[in-house]
Amino acid sequence: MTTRVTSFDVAELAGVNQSTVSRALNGDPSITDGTRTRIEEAARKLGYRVDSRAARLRTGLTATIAVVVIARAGLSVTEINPFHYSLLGNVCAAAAARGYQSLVSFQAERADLYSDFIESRQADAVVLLGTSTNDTAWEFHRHMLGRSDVACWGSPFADHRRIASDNRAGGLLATERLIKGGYRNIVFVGDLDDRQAQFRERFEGYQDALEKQGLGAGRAMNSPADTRFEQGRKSAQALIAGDEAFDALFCCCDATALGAIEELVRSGVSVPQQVGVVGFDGLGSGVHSNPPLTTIEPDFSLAGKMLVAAALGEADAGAPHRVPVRLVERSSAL
Amino acid sequence: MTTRVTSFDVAELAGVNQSTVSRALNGDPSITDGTRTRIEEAARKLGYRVDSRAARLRTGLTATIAVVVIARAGLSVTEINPFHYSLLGNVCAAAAARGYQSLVSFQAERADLYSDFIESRQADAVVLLGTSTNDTAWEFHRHMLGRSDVACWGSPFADHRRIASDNRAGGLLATERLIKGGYRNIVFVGDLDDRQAQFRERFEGYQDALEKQGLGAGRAMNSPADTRFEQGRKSAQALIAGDEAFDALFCCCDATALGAIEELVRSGVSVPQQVGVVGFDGLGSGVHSNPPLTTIEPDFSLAGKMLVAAALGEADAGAPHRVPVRLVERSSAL
DNA sequence: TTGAAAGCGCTAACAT
DNA sequence: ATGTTAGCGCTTTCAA
Repeated sequence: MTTRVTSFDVAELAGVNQSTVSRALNGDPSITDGTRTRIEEAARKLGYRVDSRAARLRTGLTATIAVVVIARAGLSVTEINPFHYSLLGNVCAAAAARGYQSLVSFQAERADLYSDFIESRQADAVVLLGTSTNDTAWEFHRHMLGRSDVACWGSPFADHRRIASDNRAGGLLATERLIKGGYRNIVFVGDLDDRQAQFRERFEGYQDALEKQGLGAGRAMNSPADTRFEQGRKSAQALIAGDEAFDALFCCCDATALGAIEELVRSGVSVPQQVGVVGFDGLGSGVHSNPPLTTIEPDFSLAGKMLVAAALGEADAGAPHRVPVRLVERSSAL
Repeated sequence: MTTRVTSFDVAELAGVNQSTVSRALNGDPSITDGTRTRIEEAARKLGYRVDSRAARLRTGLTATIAVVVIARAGLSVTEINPFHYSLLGNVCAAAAARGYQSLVSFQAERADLYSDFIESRQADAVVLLGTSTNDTAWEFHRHMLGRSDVACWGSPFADHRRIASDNRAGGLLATERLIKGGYRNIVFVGDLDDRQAQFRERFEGYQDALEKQGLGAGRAMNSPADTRFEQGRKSAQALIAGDEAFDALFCCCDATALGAIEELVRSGVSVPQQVGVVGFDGLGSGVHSNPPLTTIEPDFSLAGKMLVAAALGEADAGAPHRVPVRLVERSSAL
């Protein structure tokens, strides 16, 4: 058991005071090149590294951002939406680019819930993201949502700022794409309840597009189910069985679109020839579906940067909270 | 700017010594119920939280595991293999279950590379995982790979312990499944070079199965490409154009299998009727492919636990390093 | 330009 | 059962 190497050891070897070691290693300009070199050499020789706990205790900083991923209760982390994994990765990347480390936790069950990162000096800021459907988790974190050192994506609450895709623009883009493909009877598939602001916004964009073209007010179809995929499947089933004609679906998210496509194809409805489908999210799964899914994708990299900036308190009132989206052409729409 | 609340403030309000506050809040049994209650109340009233930096400096612990995800150079974190995201999530979950936090970093470019987590007292252990294809990154981390406080998944090096799927058993399972489906002319698709020990092991399992049935030594097909998906596509193309007959493919990973399926179907070869395909990994994308991909999937949850246990130095020589796999029946094999 | 000394907020050894 | 005291290893005044 060799005792740990401290700045005192380095100081002794270099023949200077311990505080000089600290200064030299932190790039203090008042240190002579000669002594700095001597100190660096001694440090290297001894394998010395600054103890981040001690340094941070003294400076009061943590240089880390806590990233909380909210998952569905009862599901394993393996089943987390790839969309949220992608968001997580981009938040970590954006944090790293700004010199912050990322303390990541996945929270689903009541026992996982924890939000004291800032108070216990484990992080300077918190980014919350994940499924809107875990009421318990969001309720637990609700008290933090207004704070200037907290940013979030996916909160079901409306009384605070959320970073999110530009859902309305995306809905418009998707619907205009379908109209351009010759479809005229476009149905929105998804739930429009209060907790799903994102879907409501996408629906509004859909309505904007219909209105522009004088195609009426549109209609929304939803068959609740345990998963978004099942939601899409059941909705398509209901539409096929129903009386009203339709020739295209704009789905609230990719998982729903994938379910809808599967059901349409299974029922002998050809996509995109008879019915066009556009999704929303940009999931990798859509690349390999049959047919590959045309969809709306947010700028993930920018999303990560915006979340980090907002968590670091840089999001003043005028800062944008909407992440730009783009149309990803694959082949589920003519 | 109100000054921060310390244990001294709590002690004063509760009328006890500061050290008593520390003991009470850490569950020291020698503290009377009465004083503990008084202290807890005072702490709550003042909104006091233990400063983890100070506590850890004193105890010498960090209670955190550093998780490094190695990505392909030049790719964004959005393009990271979902398999690695799943592994990441399960490592974090396993760490949390053992009282450890997870400090996550994504490393792809040279500028991202960093491995001093333990030396700088930011973590007690390191878990490395990610693509084997980033030579620079693995080379950078190579010096750590033998250590008892480091565990890894995906290293291209053979001279240290790696936690991995039970690839050989998986190869056997996949091939036996194809044989059971009536296929007799099964080709392995994937690269067998030295950096891809996992693929070689899968190939060996494939050979085990063929041998058991007296189906010869088998053959491997590979067309190098930038992505695994393209690798599968080009390999299928080459096979179709080639002289030798084949009626099934066991692909080294799901992405390759997905590419192969796409190319087969595009060429008018029906899957699974004319050619059966089995992959390896359990990617979510395989659920929505056409046809859905039958594949081999490791026990992700156990993988996370094993990686954490190994990083915490619990992996003695006798501990298993192979994560059990199971066959996921979908419909790319008869 | 460098040294001396204080102290970040806590836990733990030592008293009582 | 609780108080006293000494550090954990660093950064940062304050001196010189």
